Amino acid sequence: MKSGTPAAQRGRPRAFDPDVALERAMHVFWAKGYEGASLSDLTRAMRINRPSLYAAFGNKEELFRKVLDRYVNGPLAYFGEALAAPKARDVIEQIFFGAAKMAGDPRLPAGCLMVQGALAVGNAAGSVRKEAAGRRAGSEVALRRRLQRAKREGDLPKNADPAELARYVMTVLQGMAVQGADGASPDQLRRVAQVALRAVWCVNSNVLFPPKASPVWSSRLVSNRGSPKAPERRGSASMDAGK
Amino acid sequence: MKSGTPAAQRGRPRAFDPDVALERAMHVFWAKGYEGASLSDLTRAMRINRPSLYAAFGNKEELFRKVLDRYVNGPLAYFGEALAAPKARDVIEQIFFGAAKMAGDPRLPAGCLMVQGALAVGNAAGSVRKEAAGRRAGSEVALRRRLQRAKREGDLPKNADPAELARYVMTVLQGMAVQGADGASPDQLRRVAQVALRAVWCVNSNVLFPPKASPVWSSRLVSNRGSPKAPERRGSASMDAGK
DNA sequence: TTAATTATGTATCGATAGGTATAAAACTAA
DNA sequence: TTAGTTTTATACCTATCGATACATAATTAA
Repeated sequence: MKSGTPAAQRGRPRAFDPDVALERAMHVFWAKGYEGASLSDLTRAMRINRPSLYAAFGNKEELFRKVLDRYVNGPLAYFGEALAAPKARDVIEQIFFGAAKMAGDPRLPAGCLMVQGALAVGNAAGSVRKEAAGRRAGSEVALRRRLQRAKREGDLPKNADPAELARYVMTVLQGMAVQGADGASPDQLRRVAQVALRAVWCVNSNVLFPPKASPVWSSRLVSNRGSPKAPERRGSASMDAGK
Repeated sequence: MKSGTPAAQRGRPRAFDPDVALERAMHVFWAKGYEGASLSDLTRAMRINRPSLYAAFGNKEELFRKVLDRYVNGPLAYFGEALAAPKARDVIEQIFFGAAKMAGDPRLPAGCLMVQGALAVGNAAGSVRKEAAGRRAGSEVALRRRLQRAKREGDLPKNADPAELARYVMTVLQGMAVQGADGASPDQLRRVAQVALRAVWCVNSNVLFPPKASPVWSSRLVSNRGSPKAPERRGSASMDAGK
């Protein structure tokens, strides 16, 4: 990345391959989450000692960020490739079935690093949680833009809502991540994907994109806490850092 | 639970309401996850000191289990109520929109405790992870049984697959939990739910439950690692407890 | 060779984790 | 009152957390 040839560095050469070490760190974070992965877990799996880790990767948080980079360019690469598919239908299919395929790779931990890596964490790891959340949001933005393009190209009907569709796809994808973490087989995930696809490409466009009318359930299920009382920010108990 | 009247206990009366304290603990675990919630976080929010916590709730893990109980009987009660709906359509609708409604309650933390409480954790918390995973699986079982009943009652078509449908619904629900944790509004979640419902009640039953034929994508997307090489258990790096 | 430089291994740092010992406080039973 | 019982509050325990100091090993430049 820096230059073509390593160009003969000066001091003692490192005895490990940073790429291999990063791959191993990815597996640990993936399986245990950011907080569940201790430095001892990491150095043991990476087969390096602590000072080498800090010299090569900064600290735990920076290591996690580098691992996230590696993750999106490695196991999650199918997502970017799916976006390059010519038709919206192929884009979404490839995303869903790509996720199912990844879940079938026995060399990889279960679930999705970007989902379970730092979904809910303590105060100290708040920035890490935001980093992962930001990347999840970024994936959704990329998909939404792709679907907006598809709409412009006539690939999606004029009354389609790319934002809504992208959010639905990401929701199913993240649900598949939870299912995968719980041990769902790739076959089960594929079947979930098949069902999920029916919502997107239901033959009847009138059913697919219904007029924005108030449905039946809106009255008895989504009733209270609708309009008055500006929703003051969530969370009541004192959970912030005390001192 | 023990008896109708407290019946005048003997020693010094406790100065806190265990129910209130448990509610506050739930909020902490919900927002930070099991590992991210420290005992200091918990006792500060519960407004009790450490020995009181241990005397009343056992230890951190038992407290978490009691919190999970409280969660399913409280914020997640809509799920059980949804299962009691007369028609399968209402069951699934109430589950989806109940989740969206919960996300709109500003008094509650974002997301779902059962999903983000202990999705991926370190070695020490493995049993807690399994506990949460078991409860997620239990919810799916309950829904599947409800849909199997619906099929017997003719409420679902004869070629419907309750297991597949239940898994799909749980997948979307868990995806909504991730979206909620990332700050999705109840309105956005409702729209996701609307889209998700189209997969279940697409007007055309032939589209809804297609014959088990090999679709187009099965060849080029779900190709390798299909039959040979028994999928030896996942995870390669040494991530177990060393000593 | 010698000096400069970089990585490695050990041993350790202060801070915090979950969990308790202990004694005073607040109650009931006698 | 007195004894017995349970909770509260403070202080502390050991283990582990993420992160480093330091000396040694291994390399390049001069």
